[in-house]
Amino acid sequence: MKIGNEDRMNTLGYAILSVLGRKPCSGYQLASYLELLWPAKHSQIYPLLSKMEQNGLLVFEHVEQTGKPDKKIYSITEKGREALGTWVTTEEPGYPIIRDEFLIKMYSMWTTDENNAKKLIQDRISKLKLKVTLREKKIAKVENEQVETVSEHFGRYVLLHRSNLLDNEEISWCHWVLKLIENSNVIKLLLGIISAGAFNKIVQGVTFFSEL
Amino acid sequence: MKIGNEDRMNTLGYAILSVLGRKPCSGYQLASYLELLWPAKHSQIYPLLSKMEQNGLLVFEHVEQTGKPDKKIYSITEKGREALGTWVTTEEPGYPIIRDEFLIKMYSMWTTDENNAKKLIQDRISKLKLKVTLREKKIAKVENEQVETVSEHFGRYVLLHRSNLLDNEEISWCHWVLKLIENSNVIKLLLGIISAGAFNKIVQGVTFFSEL
DNA sequence: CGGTGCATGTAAATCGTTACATGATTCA
DNA sequence: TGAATCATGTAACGATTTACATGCACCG
Repeated sequence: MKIGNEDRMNTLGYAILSVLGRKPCSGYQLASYLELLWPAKHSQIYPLLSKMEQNGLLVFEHVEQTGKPDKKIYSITEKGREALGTWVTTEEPGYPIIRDEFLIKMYSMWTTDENNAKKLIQDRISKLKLKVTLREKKIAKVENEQVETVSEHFGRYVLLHRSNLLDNEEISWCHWVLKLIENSNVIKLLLGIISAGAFNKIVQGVTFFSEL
Repeated sequence: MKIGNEDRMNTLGYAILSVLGRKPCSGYQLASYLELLWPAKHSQIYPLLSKMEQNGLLVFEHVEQTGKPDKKIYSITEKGREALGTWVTTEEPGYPIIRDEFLIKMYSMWTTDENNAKKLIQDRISKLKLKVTLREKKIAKVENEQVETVSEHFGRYVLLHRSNLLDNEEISWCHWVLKLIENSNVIKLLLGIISAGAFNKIVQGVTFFSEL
């Protein structure tokens, strides 16, 4: 009958509770819903689901399917809802962690030539545009859905918007960097006819530090 | 005399090479520079530095200090520079990984009341504003520095800008969400005098889905 | 025929955090 | 006096990824 339990969960556990709080689903579906919140591989999700079920935070029912493999549909319990609620309101959210190899490559751009650098950025733009388009479809889907209550969809809706705003902003930034690179090229052409000191001044003042 | 070595490095290794490529520094300093690129604790950095040094990607020199503890200043070697260059140009950058507890809490906002939700968002805004201010100082510092060559500072400069653009965009998003919450409150006040069905329609149409 | 989606699991390896250790200096 | 900065390391634990395992259905 104890409510406060000794087996404290990791963040992934709360992410799972969040998704399951909106609607019951299988571990497989969970994996795709978690992408937006806390990305995880199925090898991490399945064992955790079992553990959480044993701790009474979740329950599941077997669903037999024809043609497709059987599945387990997990739902959140009252205990799970409580645990989630407490975590959301009491705990301070941890610092966001961003690990992006692209940033390292940007930082090290000077090791390569302009063409490589440009390609890197253009690829980034393509990928971002793709993600934005996919998300726009998801947003449209949420907007057209007949929702029972708004509150359950609010979080997802608002987060999809956030991602698209940020990705679009990054696309703008990419274009800005491309311009900087191109302009610095023009100036390098002058290098043959001007001094190195003057070159640095021009690059710093005009190309590098002024926002075009 | 082999160049292609069997001990391939992880991303942190390349992040270290990137920073060290710009200027030699100690493991301690490295930790703070890495925040922008690939955050890591010193307990991960120090052993990796040793390993990379043994593999000939780095060299270090002891620097004795008075008052402060002695330190090791690491520099990148030609081999290290090559390894970095190859990685930057050949390997496709891996997908960015973002883990942010705030997003989970946003998603689960419906488990709590408006005041908790608002507080969560306002705290986020404060933290973001603080980060932006700190970064602005760093940007100013780079801009005022007497740089030898632009290229070595280009990456850092451009990344600091990126972070601030994105954080500012997120601040705007936060305000947008706050407005949505406040407006939905106003509508809830009407709930006493209108039907539940009509309520849902209003919330969906006016507050939830229209971008104010 | 080959890839993708559906569906669930385990084992091994790697990556990353927290805790353990030490110690002088400076600022409030 | 207590916290923060400088400075480097190791050990234990927890989190995450990659690889191993299976199998049917559908599409091109």
